[in-house]
Amino acid sequence: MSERPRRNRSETEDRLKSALKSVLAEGGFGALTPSRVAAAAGVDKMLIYRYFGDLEGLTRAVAKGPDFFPSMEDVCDGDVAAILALPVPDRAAAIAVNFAHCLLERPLVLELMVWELVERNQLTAIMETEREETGLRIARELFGDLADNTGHRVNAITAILGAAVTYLALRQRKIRWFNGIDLKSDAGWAEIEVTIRAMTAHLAA
Amino acid sequence: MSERPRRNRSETEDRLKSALKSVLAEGGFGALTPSRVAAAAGVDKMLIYRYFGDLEGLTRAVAKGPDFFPSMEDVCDGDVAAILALPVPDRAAAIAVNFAHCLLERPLVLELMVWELVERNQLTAIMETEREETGLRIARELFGDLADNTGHRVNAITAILGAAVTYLALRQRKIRWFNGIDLKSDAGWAEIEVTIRAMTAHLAA
DNA sequence: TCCTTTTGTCTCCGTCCAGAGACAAATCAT
DNA sequence: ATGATTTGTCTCTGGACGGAGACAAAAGGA
Repeated sequence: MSERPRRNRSETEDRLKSALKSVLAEGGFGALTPSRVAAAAGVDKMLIYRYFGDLEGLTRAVAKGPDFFPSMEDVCDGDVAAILALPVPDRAAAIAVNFAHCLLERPLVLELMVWELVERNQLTAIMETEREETGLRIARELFGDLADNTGHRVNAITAILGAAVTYLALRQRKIRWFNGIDLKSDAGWAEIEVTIRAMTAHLAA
Repeated sequence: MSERPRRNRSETEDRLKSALKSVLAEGGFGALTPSRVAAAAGVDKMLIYRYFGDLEGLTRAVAKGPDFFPSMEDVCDGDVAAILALPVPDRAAAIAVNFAHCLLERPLVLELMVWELVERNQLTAIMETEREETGLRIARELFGDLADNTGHRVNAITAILGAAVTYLALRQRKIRWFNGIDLKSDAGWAEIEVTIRAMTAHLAA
């Protein structure tokens, strides 16, 4: 009974975009084929080529959407000043844990981050530079006040914590336990938080 | 002119195994198909099914080979006692860095570890339990002397360091830089080592 | 020698895929 | 109303794939 217009390019594009998301969410990037996305959208696959060039163009259009990747504000849980007011260990731990939560609630981002580990293409190249910039910005703006002797290690510290959190977030999608830690439980992540705080405790400015 | 016997099951099995390795090394697990492996072995693909059940059976046969995954001895660089003699921060840093080197020199293991992040099957399930056991064993045997108040965090500490090193090792296959660190250079890994040591410095027993 | 088992090849089938091109229907401009 | 453009569907080609099954050749036992 609905009176939707039957020819509407922008609506079709949206259908394709959200179809891509659901295909990606259900079957992973291994299931990401033009045929499947088009079928999920209830639309002919040729429209992918006509409107987005190819599947990668469609994927890029989805990933370029705002609020897709976690921003610095997300990592600060919305309040940059509050994070900056924390002492360095708490700050590092808070950022790491916020980052973890950002990832855990963005399954599509996790899917793309796994993809990034598997192959390199135009899409993952885009992600790569975007994330590199955000990471360095976090190190600069959120830890720029560190004393020089520790400051020159800020990149390495954020790299290690970021890498750890990223791997644990990627891993929990398929495997619950890592080294005795339950990655599917709040308790597991709380333990990680406490430990990060302990490991950064001596880095006080 | 060579006088090799033309019918030799065990040789054929070996050819298939090493063909699987080279296919995996060249094209990643996404390129791992019976057709390709058989072609690389110069053998008909039906022999995979006849001799190993299916491709997964062949993969399992390869992965079960000795010295495939890094053992605790590898992680200790051959001398467990020497590692145990180190103070805790140096010990943790040494193990983490040895573990990194073990991974970096085992591209096939890295490939399987990425696979593990992508999907779960019988093969990755085997890897999962094997690695979980090794990880816990390292925590127990190499850090069992820690005081209780830090000791109860040993799992979390080794999880964080192991996760960080793993992600960095996985990532450097496709992307050189992470957070300003050059993962393709010895200098980059040296910086990681120094930073791990700094981050564990206060955990002295 | 003959017969059985093992080892390996070859053909075939059904399925899925990317993508080109022709075509039809709706919308828009005039 | 009419012609052009946009939007969408359909068919087709060429190829890769997994895997079943028939077949051939060699090895080995009698």
